[in-house]
Amino acid sequence: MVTILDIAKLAEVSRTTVSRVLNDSGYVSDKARVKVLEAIEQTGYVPSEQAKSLRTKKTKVIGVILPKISTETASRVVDGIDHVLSEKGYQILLANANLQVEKEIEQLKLLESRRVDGIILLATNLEEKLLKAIADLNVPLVALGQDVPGIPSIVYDDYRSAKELTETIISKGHKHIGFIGVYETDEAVGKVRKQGYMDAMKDHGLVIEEAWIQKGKFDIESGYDAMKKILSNSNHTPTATFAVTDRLAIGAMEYLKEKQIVIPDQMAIAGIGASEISKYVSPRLTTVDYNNENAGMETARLLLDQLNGSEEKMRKLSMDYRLIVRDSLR
Amino acid sequence: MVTILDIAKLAEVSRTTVSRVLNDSGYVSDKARVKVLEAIEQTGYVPSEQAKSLRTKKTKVIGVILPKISTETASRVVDGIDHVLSEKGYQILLANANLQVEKEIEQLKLLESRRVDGIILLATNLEEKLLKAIADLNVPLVALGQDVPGIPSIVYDDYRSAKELTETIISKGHKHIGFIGVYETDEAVGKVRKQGYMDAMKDHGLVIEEAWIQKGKFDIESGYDAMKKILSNSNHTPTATFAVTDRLAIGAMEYLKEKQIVIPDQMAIAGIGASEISKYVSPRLTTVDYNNENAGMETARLLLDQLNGSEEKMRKLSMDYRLIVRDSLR
DNA sequence: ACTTTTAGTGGAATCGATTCCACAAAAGGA
DNA sequence: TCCTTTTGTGGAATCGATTCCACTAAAAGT
Repeated sequence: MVTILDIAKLAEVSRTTVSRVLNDSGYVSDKARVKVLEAIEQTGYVPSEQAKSLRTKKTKVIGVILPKISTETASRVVDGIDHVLSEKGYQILLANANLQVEKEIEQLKLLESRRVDGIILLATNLEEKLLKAIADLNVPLVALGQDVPGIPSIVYDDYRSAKELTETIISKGHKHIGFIGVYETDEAVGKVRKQGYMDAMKDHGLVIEEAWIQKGKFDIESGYDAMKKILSNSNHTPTATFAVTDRLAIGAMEYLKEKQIVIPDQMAIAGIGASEISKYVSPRLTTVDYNNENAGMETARLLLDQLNGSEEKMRKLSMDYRLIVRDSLR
Repeated sequence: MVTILDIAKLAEVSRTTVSRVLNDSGYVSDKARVKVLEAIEQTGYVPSEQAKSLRTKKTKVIGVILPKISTETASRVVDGIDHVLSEKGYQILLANANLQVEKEIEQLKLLESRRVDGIILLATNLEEKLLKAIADLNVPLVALGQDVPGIPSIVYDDYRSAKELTETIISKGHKHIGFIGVYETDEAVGKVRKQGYMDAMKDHGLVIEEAWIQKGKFDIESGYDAMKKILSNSNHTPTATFAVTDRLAIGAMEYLKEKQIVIPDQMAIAGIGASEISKYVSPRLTTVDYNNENAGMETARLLLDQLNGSEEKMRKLSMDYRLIVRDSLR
């Protein structure tokens, strides 16, 4: 592979001069510039970013840690991140945590060893181990999705959206409302959204039957199982169910269809996420749009601000959301 | 940031020794090893992969060029790629071409400048410019999705799957079959799949009316428009329509539903891709599963073989597929 | 005509690792 | 006991760029 030295020799100048042409900095005569450019053209020389960053201490690479690669949310967020970063000449180094905290920590170390300029963490949990790993990291980091203490974070408005969605359901006249959630180690999705639901119910003086609240993982299957349990274990069957993700909602709908329970007449359904599916299932699913691309963009901007030092450390931002009421709720 | 020299001083040994501990290579006494390890522990030293790869000429990074980040296919493929690569200690540098050839070429250069060990290109077109850029690239590259001449490529079996799917439709008794395709600059999806459809029709002595064949982009909207045209422009309205992607099929279904045309009784529909939506629209969509994760894994393996020189250059591989016949076809 | 700027250039140090080589001490073999 | 291995170590070169600094020649100022 051809190096700057080869170019220097070919153009009969010093590497210094070549470097100056490359970065157009300092003085360089037209004659020298032309010779260098010709040499580059001729050899197809591509400067090594690698060597450059060793010297300059900037890699122009941002690490992005995802809980899982192949999810609609993740790819939307990455899309947004890329949109902002690529414009500023940054590239994205992908790191997959595969839903394991251990992996998450490992990836942090790995990204640090690669000397990325910054890290964006799509956070799903706040385990002590992870917080510690983040604390003794030497790379600027921002989190998306969970409020990580001491770290600039962007969060979705899980509480208000869950509460508002529940209230919307209530406003349609439902009094018995089921809830399909996830494990509470996920602070944002597991805990906060549930709290939104509970508080909305409480505010309207509605009591919740224990069997109405079911938990699952993040897959469609879990939604199916949860709905089954709700229906079989409740004394008073709910007339509506709020699932904390669209996938869970879809799963619930699957079960209802199987049992010939009419949506929304016998059971109304709502989810969160505005997944593409939500628009095409029938009936169309009522959901909340978190605008993930936008969140990704904001996160990237926050990180860039951090890198440029032009922002106070430790900013927190809560993203906006949008209720989308469709046929699955009436 | 602490360097190997700091560790050397702290442990009272030479950098050479520290390096030996790091890579456990060569001889190093227990005493020295312990001291080095202690120093590392104490300082939280993380070796610079960067400096390392400058010397070793290996970055352990693979560039992946996507036509678009936020698509189901792309994220599934990346998932597969990551699965194989991360196991071997490689990381993924994401490059978004945003459906532009220019960008694709630019990303090639960019990845080369970062000295990635290899590149995986999710190819969508075979423009001359691109082929040239690939030709004078100094990095091992494999392509997925299109057969790039002179380059190891993995392709889906677009021809056979399209033909077989069309034949399946025919076998259900349909004689008038519409087709929703995409622009033919996309060799695999645009041209080859169409050929599969045409050949199947021809083999069965079925003539195709011009208006039955419509083209669009890759979005749902296009499918909607295409179906509209098929219905309004045909002399003899088809009783089934084959769309080259699930999204186009979904769009077509949307139009049919709007017009109260019953699927599959009045119009059967089939797509390709086995997208998640296909399972949850109603009626459930007949489609072809290309198993993108698996394709991603195979592509990654092919690249690794290439890097290890253990494989002949220029291998071509055609992936398997699986027909999924669901309610939208009868 | 002499001093001060401005242009233009290259030598050499530097970034943080690896690795070749030389060398010394200890262990093993004759 | 002397010679050969084995073990252990560090100096110095290297990877491919940037950048500080010194230096010369030409241009500008007085």
